[in-house]
Amino acid sequence: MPQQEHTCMIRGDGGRTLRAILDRICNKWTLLVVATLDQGTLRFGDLHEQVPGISQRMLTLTLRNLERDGLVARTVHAEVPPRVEYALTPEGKSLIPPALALAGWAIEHVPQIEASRAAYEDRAG
Amino acid sequence: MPQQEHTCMIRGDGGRTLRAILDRICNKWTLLVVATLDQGTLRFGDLHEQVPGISQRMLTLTLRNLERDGLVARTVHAEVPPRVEYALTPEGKSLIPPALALAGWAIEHVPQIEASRAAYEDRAG
DNA sequence: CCGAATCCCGGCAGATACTG
DNA sequence: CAGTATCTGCCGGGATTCGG
Repeated sequence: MPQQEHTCMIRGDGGRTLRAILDRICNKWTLLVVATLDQGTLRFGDLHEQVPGISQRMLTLTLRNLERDGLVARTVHAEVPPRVEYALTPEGKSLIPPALALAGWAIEHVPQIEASRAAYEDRAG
Repeated sequence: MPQQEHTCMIRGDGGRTLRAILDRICNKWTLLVVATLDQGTLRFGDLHEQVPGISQRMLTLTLRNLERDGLVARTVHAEVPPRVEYALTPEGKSLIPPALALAGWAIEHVPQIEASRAAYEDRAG
């Protein structure tokens, strides 16, 4: 069965479903945070260390959105000093395989894309 | 083998590879245009019709980027009126399967995500 | 028919400083 | 430790107009 018969999944509703997910996971940090949480439960500080370059602000916002969408569970422990733990929900875990598919494609094709882009820049300035 | 042993693909270089691809395909229109071109060669006007809501400007920019990255081939026919055709390169076609994986996930999980988000809005305002 | 050029706006994201 | 507050710049993207 030819591939294009499947792409109706993407184009289906004028791209609304695709857009809905893209809007959620295609920002700068979301996928990286999800992948990091695939290790298991982590504290805010751990995440801040393990996701290189993320600011406190963006980590907070990213986690809030993930929690809101039911992809990450947030647990506050009533202690001093405070301890807050984050973990993927089953829903969140289910995002990993398609993310890996994309990452696999990236690893395989990005070098050639970079080359193509470099060549284009040369021609056009 | 547990999943998290694979997520190093995503986290690998601090997310640089992932970011490289995300920066390219995760804008508002790219994936939609690629999916539309999976049908085969199309003219600018065809694309403009078949991708609902895209402006001429964004279609032009999206196609230029895809051409630059070697995912789409652009063919200009020396005629009047001018005719310009766009088609996926093999490189571009190879993006379809991972895109479908993501779309499949979206179709399966977006309803639940919407529900979770709606519930969250209710609680928090 | 196929674009390029210009103007404009909202929202993302960084830096920094402060709080329970 | 785990956030919030505020200020700021940047850029994606829409509308519109003009050119070959």
